[in-house]
Amino acid sequence: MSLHLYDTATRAVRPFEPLRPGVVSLYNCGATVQWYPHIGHLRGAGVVYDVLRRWLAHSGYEVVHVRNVTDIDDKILSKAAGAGRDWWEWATTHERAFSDAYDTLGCLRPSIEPRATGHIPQIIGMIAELIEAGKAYAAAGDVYFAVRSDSNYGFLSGQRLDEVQQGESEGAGKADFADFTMWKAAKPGEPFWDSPWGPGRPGWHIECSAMARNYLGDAFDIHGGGLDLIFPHHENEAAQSHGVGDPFARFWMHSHWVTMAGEKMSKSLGNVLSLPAITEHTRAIALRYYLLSVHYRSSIEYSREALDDAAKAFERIEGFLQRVADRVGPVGTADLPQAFTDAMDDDLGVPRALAVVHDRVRVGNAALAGGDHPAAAAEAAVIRSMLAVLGVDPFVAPWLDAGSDDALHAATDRLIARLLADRTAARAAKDFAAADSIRNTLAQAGFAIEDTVDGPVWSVNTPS
RNA sequence: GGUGGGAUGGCCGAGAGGCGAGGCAACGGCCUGCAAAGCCGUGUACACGGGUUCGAAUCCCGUUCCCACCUCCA
Repeated sequence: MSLHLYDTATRAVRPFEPLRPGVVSLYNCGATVQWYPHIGHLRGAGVVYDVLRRWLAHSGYEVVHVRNVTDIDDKILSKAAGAGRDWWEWATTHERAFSDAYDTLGCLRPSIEPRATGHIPQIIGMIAELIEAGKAYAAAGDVYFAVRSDSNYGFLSGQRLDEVQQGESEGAGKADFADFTMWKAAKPGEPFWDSPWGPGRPGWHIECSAMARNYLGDAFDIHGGGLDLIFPHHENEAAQSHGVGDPFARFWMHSHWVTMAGEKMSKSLGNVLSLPAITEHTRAIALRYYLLSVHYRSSIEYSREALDDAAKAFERIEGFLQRVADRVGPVGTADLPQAFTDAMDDDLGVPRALAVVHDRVRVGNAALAGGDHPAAAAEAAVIRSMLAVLGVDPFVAPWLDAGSDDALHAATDRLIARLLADRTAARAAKDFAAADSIRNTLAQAGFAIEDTVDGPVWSVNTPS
């Protein structure tokens, strides 16, 4: 089977082929950098699309991956003001927090991470085009998109205008409650850019339309984001882009949430979990594995117990790889098993793919326990390759311990080898008290000893 | 009110008409001087009520409960 992806617009899984052979253009909505990220953001805007991007790359495509940064909006302005900081400093601070968090979770940097404020000319140009086309109108320094000018409005979300709940319509000049702002007139003291309609700043939806077009062209392959963006954000983006004649996205992907106590994790509900709050007790690679263990279109109900279980499951895999590395030699890479590929091609069936990984770990462990080094090495290579494509290869940055001191390592190796030799001698002499004493001493210092068919092996206890 | 998505064994979580994904936990066994790790084995799960079918967790009808979006939201 070839790659199939679920498309929100058609509500079906369908075969994926890129517009241009060999190249996939992917746009996924990033954060509004008003505050620090929580793990819901990191899954929904980060890990999910990182896996997609890695799988596309593995499938032989060159991927142009754009993830935007919304660095100007009401909340950034109000929070910065509340903290007595400049809005741009506030935005930059939190943009960096997001970048660091994505890095920590092993997400590859997107090809381009455009900021809204860096694309004001493109935004203004697109708004002007929409006015020209009769799809938008200016009123009192604001510019609105005329939603009823788009006969196809609702194609993505299924929302029908006559059924939509009418919220408080802010903006005095609005001709229709459903119309939304593309350009906001600056209030006194607010940052602004000059425009044909007066000083102001862009609305949220137009940023993405303009930046996607700028970097990916008027038609591109995949547009992604979190479920909550379907309406109104993505519906509105599409309406704007269609309004200037752009075909826009061909596939719409939406990631589900991380929940706590059954409810969506969100800052407004106050049930957020930050990355540092987790990494103080669980390694980032284990967290990524946990985030991966549920299909991207299902919600993850966060619990410490589930996270710990996932961490143990990952340690089973990692433990095998580490034993092979310690006893057989460096772990290589290999072709992916068909079952794994089939699972991934079926709308990124990562949980099924992980089942394949575990099946292979069982085979590999049996080989290692039987002393069959070549078979164990072969399994390890396959397993490592599967992990790599999911971004959880433990032998690769950023998961590797950095800054280790080689000389210290060598000395440690010699010391422990000496102690283990003593222990082996004691065991041969059936002096188990002495043997256990050595093992206990090492255990207390944080070294775990295992007796294997290949002799005693030590490792450092890694807290997870 | 509109739109969309869910309820799977002790727990997490795949699957989507017939051969019990996988992990965690538990229990038994093997291996071990004892461990650890690993391997083998043990579970008749699919919200509820009807129906279709030779056969349903999977399809149909109805019911209950949960979540999300329609306001900023990954």
